Amino acid sequence: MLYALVDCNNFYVSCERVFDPRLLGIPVIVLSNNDGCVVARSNEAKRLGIKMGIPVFQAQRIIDANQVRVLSSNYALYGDMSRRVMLALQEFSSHVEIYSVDEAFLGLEDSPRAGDLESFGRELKTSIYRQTGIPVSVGIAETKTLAKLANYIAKESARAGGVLDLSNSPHRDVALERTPVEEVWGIGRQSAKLLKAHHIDTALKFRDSDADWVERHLTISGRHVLQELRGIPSIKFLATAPVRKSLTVSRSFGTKIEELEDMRSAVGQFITRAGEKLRRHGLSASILTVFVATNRFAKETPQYSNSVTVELSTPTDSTSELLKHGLSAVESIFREHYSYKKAGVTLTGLVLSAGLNNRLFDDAQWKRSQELAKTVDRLNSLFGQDLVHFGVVRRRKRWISKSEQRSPRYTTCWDELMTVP
DNA sequence: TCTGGGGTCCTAGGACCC
DNA sequence: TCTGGGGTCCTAGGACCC
Repeated sequence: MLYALVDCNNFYVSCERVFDPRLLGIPVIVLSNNDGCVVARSNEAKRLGIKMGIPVFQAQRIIDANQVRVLSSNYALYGDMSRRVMLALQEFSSHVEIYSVDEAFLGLEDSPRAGDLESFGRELKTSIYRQTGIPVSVGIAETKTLAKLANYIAKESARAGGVLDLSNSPHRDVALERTPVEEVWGIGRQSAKLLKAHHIDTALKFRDSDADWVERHLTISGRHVLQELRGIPSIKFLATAPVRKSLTVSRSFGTKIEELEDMRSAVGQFITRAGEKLRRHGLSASILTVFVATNRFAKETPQYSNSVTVELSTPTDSTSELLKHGLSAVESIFREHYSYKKAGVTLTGLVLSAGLNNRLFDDAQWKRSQELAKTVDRLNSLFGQDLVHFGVVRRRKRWISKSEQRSPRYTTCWDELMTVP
């Protein structure tokens, strides 16, 4: 089995460019929720030295001096473009692991093109671009970690031109040598720091380190990374998505929350979103956690954060049941005289709803509430989020996240379709 | 002034049991 | 005063990923 890692280039920026070609060739960045941090950069923005993940105010000087275009994130658009890319990838392999919104591993076991992987990669790149407008890079190798590394070089090297096949390649050691150890998939800041302290600063030196030493210092995960660099598959390929284990909806607030009623409204909103996600995935939750927090960066103001976990008597996907428990949970941890900056809801103990046939006590009511939810979901997806909602979320949303430069939801919202003047 | 959101896995240590 | 040994399960926190 060989693996191809297909990664969309500067994904969020590329999505924006599909619908606004004026953004081509100029520095563009996309901000996180609440317009907080830089989460995507065009190559031009990268070259200006704008770092990934920094709060935008730290880059303000560069932005002003170079007329960098700054956009709020538009997750409805990116999610839909992602779906299109993943669909187009199915043509190239029947084994696709969707790894993230902008990345997928392809298993090439029975690829008819196994003899000529580089042209396979180029064809794929061309086809995805033609079908979706999104530029991708392709890395091919014997393990997922090596495919990731091939992809890293494919992006970085002008000669590779976005596609690199490292399988059976005489250039493999050279590729490993020119890859800094912190760029290896699975080696983060802490591990890189430790490795560098032992003079292991490239992927090649890491690959040739002692496996037992690595396991002692970086746990079993580090050993797996090492083996993968040696060409021994040690990280599972998941062609069918496993049932997820948790689901979170949380937000930072655009303005601080100080009243319980506003917090109930916000958490009610998060629970509503979480319930929709549950039903969309055909899941039910048996454990619900609510958390609240003040602004951890504002060290001079009083700090408070807390969470509470509720075990539900039976798994549910009903928004009203989740609300009942979630709202009393938030009341139990809410303290007066703090300025809250963030809150959220996490659902765990997830099971497939299809496996839950009957309830012992309130079966009839449960089935009615499921019908209701189905209808509400349908109405909201047709006519807009929260057309139909529970009263608790209605309070004026003073806390709503900032999103001042969001592009239209061209592909998912009737009111925001692209128009040609 | 301004600092995202959503996941997974691993380990150590405590609780508990026999 | 002396204070076993071994197993399982759970959880919090850390590290990593995008």
